[in-house]
Amino acid sequence: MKQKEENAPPAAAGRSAYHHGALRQALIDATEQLLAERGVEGFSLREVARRSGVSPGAPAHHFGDAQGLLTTVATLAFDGLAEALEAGNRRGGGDPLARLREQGIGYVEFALRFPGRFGLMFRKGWQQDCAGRQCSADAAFALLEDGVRDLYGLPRGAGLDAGQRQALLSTWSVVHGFAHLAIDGQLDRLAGADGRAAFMRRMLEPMLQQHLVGLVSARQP
Amino acid sequence: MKQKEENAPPAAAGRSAYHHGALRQALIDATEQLLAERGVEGFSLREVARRSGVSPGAPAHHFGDAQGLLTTVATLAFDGLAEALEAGNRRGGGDPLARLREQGIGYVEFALRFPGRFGLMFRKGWQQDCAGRQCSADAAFALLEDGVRDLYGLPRGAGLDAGQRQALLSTWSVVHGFAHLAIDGQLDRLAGADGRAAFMRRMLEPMLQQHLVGLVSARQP
DNA sequence: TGTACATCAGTGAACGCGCGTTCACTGATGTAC
DNA sequence: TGTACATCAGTGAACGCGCGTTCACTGATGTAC
Repeated sequence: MKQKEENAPPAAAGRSAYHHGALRQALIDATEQLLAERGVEGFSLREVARRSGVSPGAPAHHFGDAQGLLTTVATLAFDGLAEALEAGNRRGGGDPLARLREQGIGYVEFALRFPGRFGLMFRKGWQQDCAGRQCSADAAFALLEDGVRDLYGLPRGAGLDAGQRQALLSTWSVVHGFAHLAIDGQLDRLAGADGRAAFMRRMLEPMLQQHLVGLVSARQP
Repeated sequence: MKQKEENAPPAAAGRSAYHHGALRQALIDATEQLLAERGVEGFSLREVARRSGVSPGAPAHHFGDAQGLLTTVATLAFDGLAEALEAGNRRGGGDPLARLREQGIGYVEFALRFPGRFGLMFRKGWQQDCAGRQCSADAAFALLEDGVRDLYGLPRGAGLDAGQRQALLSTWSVVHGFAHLAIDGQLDRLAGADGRAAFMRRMLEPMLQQHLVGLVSARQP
């Protein structure tokens, strides 16, 4: 089976066929692949085990139960989102507006590259005791918040006034909504004949730019 | 059972216990209730039948299969969304910006009032042959598009230039994203002690206003 | 270097569950005469 | 008004399926001596 071979332990590791050797990582990889293919609804622990070339009981040794595996993947996903946002910050250089715009582009690109992770991260019903996941989510959100602080020339850690919180929330909403609409295929309604990916690139950047310029100019009438 | 009694035929109808009398509507109602409680993932045809006080095979007489029932509910949901947008238009009166803002509020309120429907509507994987559903979705979208035309003083049916399409898309994105974030409980991060519902009302309107004013002022620098 | 043994990691069969759908059936309705 | 009968609407048992989890087990590893 193709999947089995892909996730089989590398020959160089010299592990036996019985012991996988890198099962924990293989299960995580298979989960992300399955989520990307079928979404959160299509996830099944047995299918993940199958794709990893392992018996249905094996994942329990590493993650306890299905929820444990999903929590781990969600935590990693938030870390990945944070990385995407930081990469956006770097692309944006010294201009706060450009940095926030590139953060937004990073947010959407992450969502489109990993729609399965994206759906998982923002799913309702996470236990409150998922400390690692919550912590990673907070870290990602903090980057966005700092982007808004920079936009308004505020020092790190400063409180936001009502208008600034509105700007933060509308910026988060606009990238989050765009990502959802794109993933769910709703933007095909607006995209021309040149396909989805090209449409994204062409549309998202000026749209975000327009949004952010609007926020700034509405601030100083 | 409570659900069973709720969805039982009204005594006034004089139907027998054997024939439900209004099963079609009862199944639709039970579906919406179930979606609201458990989301799209939690839907099950058997559970809907159970809540309607009817055997598992009964729904097949009215909807064929599970997909048929969901398609019907999604179509009705888009009709409901269109009504919410039209109500927003009426609230907005003669001011195009206020009309679009109230449409946006209507959009979010609809999503929060019927989170199950909302999740269902924008789900991937709809068959292309769901003519009724697609038609209802198009009608709702057209209302939003006309709102943007009014904002820029364009006649109905006029084409949108790139900037106007960006304004349409960012406005759709911002309300769509806000709705998703709110439904998924992400806004608890920003909401104070006064609870979610109050936060919505207090935050959404000025946020949308800020967004739309920004769009208009960015247009005329 | 060799051997005993504790620990680790994965097996595979089994469990009980809820699911969507099918199907021969039957109770109720309503129409034709 | 009464009766035969076609049609409609719901029954309930049965089907096969894939699921998550459990558990006694066993093969491999690596450490102590």
